[in-house]
Amino acid sequence: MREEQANRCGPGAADQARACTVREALDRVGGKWSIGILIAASTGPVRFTELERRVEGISRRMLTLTLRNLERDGLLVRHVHPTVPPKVEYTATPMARELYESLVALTRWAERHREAISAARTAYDREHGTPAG
Amino acid sequence: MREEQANRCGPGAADQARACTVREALDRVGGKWSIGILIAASTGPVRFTELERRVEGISRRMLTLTLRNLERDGLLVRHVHPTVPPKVEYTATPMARELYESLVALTRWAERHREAISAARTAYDREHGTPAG
DNA sequence: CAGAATCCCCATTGATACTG
DNA sequence: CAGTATCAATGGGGATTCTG
Repeated sequence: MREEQANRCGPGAADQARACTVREALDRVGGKWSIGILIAASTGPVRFTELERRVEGISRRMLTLTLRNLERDGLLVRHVHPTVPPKVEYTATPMARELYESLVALTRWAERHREAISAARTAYDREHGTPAG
Repeated sequence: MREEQANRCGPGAADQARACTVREALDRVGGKWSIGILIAASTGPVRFTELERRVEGISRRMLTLTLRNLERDGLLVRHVHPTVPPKVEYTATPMARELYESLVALTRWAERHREAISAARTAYDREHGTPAG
């Protein structure tokens, strides 16, 4: 997690340049937990512990790391309240909400083809060897 | 590369179920090379070696592996011509082309926010330590 | 030409313990 | 509460070699 190239897609065949642009976007939400966090924070400010509960299965460490990355990319804003005990809130930026909206088309695609893909896999695994033997 | 759950998103908070659906889609194109291959094969049948040239930087091994995954998911069709020397052609399925169209929104998002993200990173790295420092 | 088989590295993730 | 610090496991991906 720390893809340095922010926009270096460079030259090359036209379609591979497009591929690179797509990857640019995917690399920011490609992490295992990014989407879950983004969605949880898109409705309003969320606290660290609340995220820990809502994003099921995430470890404290990964929550911290993913949070930092999202913040670094400008997808999340971190607001620290100087109180004791500490209170930190994370909020999705407009850019992040736009991102999520762009993902809607992809979500629909997944829903439409869920079964087709599942079937394709079963068929494939029958012809070639199945994962377990 | 062999995510077994084809559609097991299970129950849980509503937004985390959505997060899971998004990940379902992302997991199929999340690989480093999937998109490049998909795009290269979306215009028409492509041969193995041609892909090797067009998808810049890919190794023979990763090409084979990614090809197999895409085929397994029903995104690519593999056609073997019984000639000598062998000739194998890969073609994107309609489902794959739909997928690529769904990615257009994401591509636009990436283009719109390229600079903003780059700036956010620079700012972040200035306040906190930079990667190399 | 189109792979399959091997070996190896390191980035991502996880588990656990400690702290301002 | 909201992290940081360490250690360990896993597997994605690269490089190379062999083959029908």
